[in-house]
Amino acid sequence: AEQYIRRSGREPALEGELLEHLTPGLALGAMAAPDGAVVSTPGHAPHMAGMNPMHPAALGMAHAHGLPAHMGCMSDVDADPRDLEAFAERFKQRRIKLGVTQADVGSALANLKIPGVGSLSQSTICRFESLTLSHNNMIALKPILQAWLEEAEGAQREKMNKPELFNGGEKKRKRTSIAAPEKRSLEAYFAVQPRPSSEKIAAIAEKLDLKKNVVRVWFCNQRQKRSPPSPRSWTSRRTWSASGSATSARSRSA
DNA sequence: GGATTATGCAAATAAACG
DNA sequence: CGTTTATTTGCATAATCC
Repeated sequence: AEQYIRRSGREPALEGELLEHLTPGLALGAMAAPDGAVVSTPGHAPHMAGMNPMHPAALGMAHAHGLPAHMGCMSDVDADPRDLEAFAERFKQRRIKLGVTQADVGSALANLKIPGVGSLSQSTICRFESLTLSHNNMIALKPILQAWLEEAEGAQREKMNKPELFNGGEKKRKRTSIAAPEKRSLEAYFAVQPRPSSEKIAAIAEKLDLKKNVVRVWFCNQRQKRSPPSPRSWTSRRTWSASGSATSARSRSA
């Protein structure tokens, strides 16, 4: 039973309870920008991690990054791409100043003991810094990383003390990797029957020595992968960084 | 040559649905 | 429960940085 901070949902499902919990972002004006920057963007209170009831609605797509021409009653969230961009940049900078790696940050998050927040991988931290996450994801992670940053800076100046309290936070999401041979088997099964029954799945799982759930999910993902691309999925993934703060210029091969 | 960081691919998860 | 759809991550590894 692990609950992560994420929140998705394909269908808005906006109904009655769309205007109910509009509590999160009140008061809490400024949290003292540690470094004197972060200008407090207009009303927005990063709902502490935990499970904030942010509406699955709208969030997804919509909101033109340029300017939310519509009312500003969407709970909290600054949501301004430029703010995020600035934060990410400063975050990296300060992280480095602290002499900490992305991987370190990732695992340190668990020590923060924020309910619902476990550690993250180096990948995710990297992506946050380079803004290669979805907008929503960025917004969700920001308060957490900010909390860590403040904690880390505080702890450092306070003492050179490094309490190795690496004890139990929540665990990181684990990812099992399915080896090539079993993958081939699975594909063979898939070819003959893309939607096996529970029992079939159990049998396959046993045969391949995999967990039943792993097999089930594999089939789900497989179906998803092969199903025709939904015409309506242009939700996120870096839709925003259109500006030119040339941060990275990839280039394959020489 | 090892440590860090960036990335492709795809598991795992969540919400709505049945 | 299990499905679909949309999305969030992590593993593995390539690319870079000392």
